[in-house]
Order: sequence, then C-alpha cells, then structure tokens
Amino acid sequence: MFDASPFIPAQPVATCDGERLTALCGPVATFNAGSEIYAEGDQAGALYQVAFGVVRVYRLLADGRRQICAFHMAGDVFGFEAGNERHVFADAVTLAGLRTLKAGSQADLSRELYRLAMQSLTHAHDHLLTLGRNDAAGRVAAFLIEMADRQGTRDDNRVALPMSRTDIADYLGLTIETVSRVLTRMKEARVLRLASSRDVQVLRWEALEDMTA
Amino acid sequence: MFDASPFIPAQPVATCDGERLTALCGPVATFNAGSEIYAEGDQAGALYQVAFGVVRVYRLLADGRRQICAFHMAGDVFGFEAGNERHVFADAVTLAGLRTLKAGSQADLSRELYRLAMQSLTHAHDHLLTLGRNDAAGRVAAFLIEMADRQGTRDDNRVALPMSRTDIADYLGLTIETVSRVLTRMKEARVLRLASSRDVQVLRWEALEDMTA
DNA sequence: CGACTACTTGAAAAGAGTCAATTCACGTGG
DNA sequence: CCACGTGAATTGACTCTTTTCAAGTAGTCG
Repeated sequence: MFDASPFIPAQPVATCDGERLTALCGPVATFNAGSEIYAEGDQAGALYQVAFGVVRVYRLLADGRRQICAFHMAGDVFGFEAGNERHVFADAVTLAGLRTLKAGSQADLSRELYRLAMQSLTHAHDHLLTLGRNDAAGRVAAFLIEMADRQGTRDDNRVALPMSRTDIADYLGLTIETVSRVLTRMKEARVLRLASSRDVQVLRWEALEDMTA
Repeated sequence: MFDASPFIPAQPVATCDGERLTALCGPVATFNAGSEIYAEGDQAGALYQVAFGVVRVYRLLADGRRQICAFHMAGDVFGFEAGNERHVFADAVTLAGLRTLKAGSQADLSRELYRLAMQSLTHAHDHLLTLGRNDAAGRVAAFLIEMADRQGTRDDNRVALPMSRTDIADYLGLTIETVSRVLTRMKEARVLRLASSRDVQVLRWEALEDMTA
C-alpha cells in the first residue's frame, strides 16, 4: 500500500496561496495509496486541502461501475457538499497529505472558500463537456492537457500520470483498453512518447488540442 | 419566439421556500423562449431564481457542438460562478420568469445560498455519472426520471418535456436520432407512451430504473 | 393549402466495448 | 543474480452500439 514515490507537482498551485487560506494550514494527515478519506453516506462537514499526492473523488454504482468526478492535487480544496451527507467517495490515489478544515470552525463561509467551491463546479462543467461532446481520443487528449496544466509541466512537454489506466478510464467514461489504444495511436502518430506507462512526453500539443476541438 | 404554453411544474419545488430566500423575491423579469440570459465571457455576479418556465445552462464549442449542463425549473437558483466572468451560457427554453439577486446586495453569502450552489455541484456529479457510465437508453431513462422528480409528476405517471429533442440530445451527449430511437424502443417495449412528442406517459418506472442501474 | 420546423425512421459506416491472450515492470525468493 | 509470480498495461479479433447521412412524416403557423 505504501507508495515510495508520491506524485509531487513541479510548481505551487494558484489556490494554495497561504495568505487567504490560513485556516487550512494546520497539521498534515497522511493517507496511504488506496485508503479511504470519506465514503458516500458519511456525515459531511470537513473540507480538505491537498498538501501533496493525489486524491480521487468518485461516485459508485451498485454493480461496481465507477465515475471519477475529479482528481485533486497539491493546493486543491475538496469536500464541498450540499447537505450534511456525503454524495461521493474520496480516497488517496498515491500517498497523500491532507490538511483539514472542520465545518463550523468559521461561522460564515468566506468568499474565498466560496470561490474554491465554485471552481469545483466549473471543473465539473468542463468535465461534462469532455464526456458529452468528445470521442475517446478527444477525452484522452483533454485529460493529458488538464493534467499538464494542473501540474504546470506543460513547458517541460511532460505529463506525469500518477493514476492507473483504470482510474483514467473511470474518469473519462471509457474502458482501460480504449484508453490504452488511444495512447498507442497517439504514440504511433508521433504526438507523444511514453517514457513509461505513467510518464508521458508530449511532442505536439497542437495535435492534442485539435482532438478536443 | 413567444411560447403560448409555458411549462409550469405541477407543484412547488423544495428550494423555493420563500422564507430563506426573501432576498430573491423581487420583481419577475420575463424572457421569451430562446432569448439569452447571459453568455460566456459576460461579467458574472447576478444570481437568478426561476419563477416559471425552463432555463438551460450550457457550454459551447467553436464548431457549434453544445453541452447542456442543466435545465432549471421553478424554484431553482442558478448563475453561480467561480470568478467574475461567466463560464457558461444561459437562455430560456420556454417563456420564463426570473427573479434577480444582484451580487453584493448581501455582503456575506448566506449559508442557504451556499447550499443551493452546492446543489448545482451535486447535480453536476450525478450528470457526470449519467454521461460517463450509461448507454443511450440509460441516459434517456435517467433523464425522464430526473424530469419527473423535479416536476413532482411521478405519481401522475407523466413527464412533460418542455425542451426539444436537440436540447435533450445536447444534455445527454447523444444525437437527436439516438434519443428518438430510444424513445421509440421504450414505446415498443410498453415502458412508456407518447401522447405527443413532448408529453410522455410512463407505464413502468421500474423498467426505466433498471436501465440506469 | 403550403412552407417550415421538429421529429422519426432506415441503411451503412464508424467507433467503442468485450473477451482472451500476451507482454511488461517489479518485487520476492531461491 | 536470475527465475518466478503478480498485477498493470497492451494488443488482437470480434460484436454491438451509436453516429452519420438520407429520406420521410407530423404538426404548426402563415
């Protein structure tokens, strides 16, 4: 379970500016890869900020099908809920460190926390567009671009994929075979290179962007 | 453009409780079917509560492809944004009446408004599950169930569809032909009956629910 | 009645899923 | 150090679903 090489982004993330989010800068709790942070049906309340590592937030169907709503990386705040019950699951993809903000520790939600919550909504809308209006290649391309942008490694032409093909497939509404085939085709088309299955080198960003058009 | 028979839900919606949302109970502005409420890139700020009619919120791609994120009906509050710019378009599906809450008219966001904003997030997550993990029949079934629940007409075994097949297709990430075919197959399977193309009578809810499993 | 738009239907083509078999990377133990 | 076992990823062959393109039908408004 312990992951010896947790994913660490190359540069600090915008939302982690410390100044506004002092309330979140408490002790860091560590979660091993695969361990649960919260489950659907749990009492909601706490918010979390990722200090390092990657977290997935997902919904689950009775038959085991899974839809990953978002991957959260350093700086991201997650855990926003409508009522007092969790509607989604959250667990660590890699070894992850989280800071906690208990509900009610601030009587009123600050404008900044509201903004972060709304970022989750904007991301969900982007994600809906990806799932609703892109074919398999477009979805994978959008995913690689999103990962690079959030890691800030676009200029390095590198994208680290801390999650498995299964996670990627469940994020994009595809099967792992399709994800794998798309990557192979992109490799053959000289759009990218796979240093290893989790380490992508992007040769032509424009080609990726055209696929999401 | 004027729609003589605006869609009006059969019963008041839970979020429209009036007591908590007094700030939203100002004058009602009327929008003709098809008219724009706001566009991507507009300055954000105002929130809207639907008094009657139906509104669609959507993202648009350069080539005209469209992903509808949500349909809003009487009682719903929409217009939440992360920054000071709109990320989505909103316009009236039918003749619609909206009450406006200008940003900043309350210095702090009330807990109640936060809860409504988070409902949008929960809905987006449900929608992601529908798009990511259901086939065409499952998506249409989920859509019919959602519409019936929000109209409160499930006990009547009736679902009014105030929007076109194109709107439904753009909401579900399908083509209009596929939506039409799925409805025809459901009709043939005696799961539902089509009084008219916009008026569905549901004969077997369990059958619909099984499709979304 | 005629024109327009929305919706439905059909046939062929493309895309993604399924099932099965390898291959690959990595850690363990001989 | 190498053989082996394990889980992850890739590849192939085939099937099934959905899209695409092209008619055709049904309402609606002048």
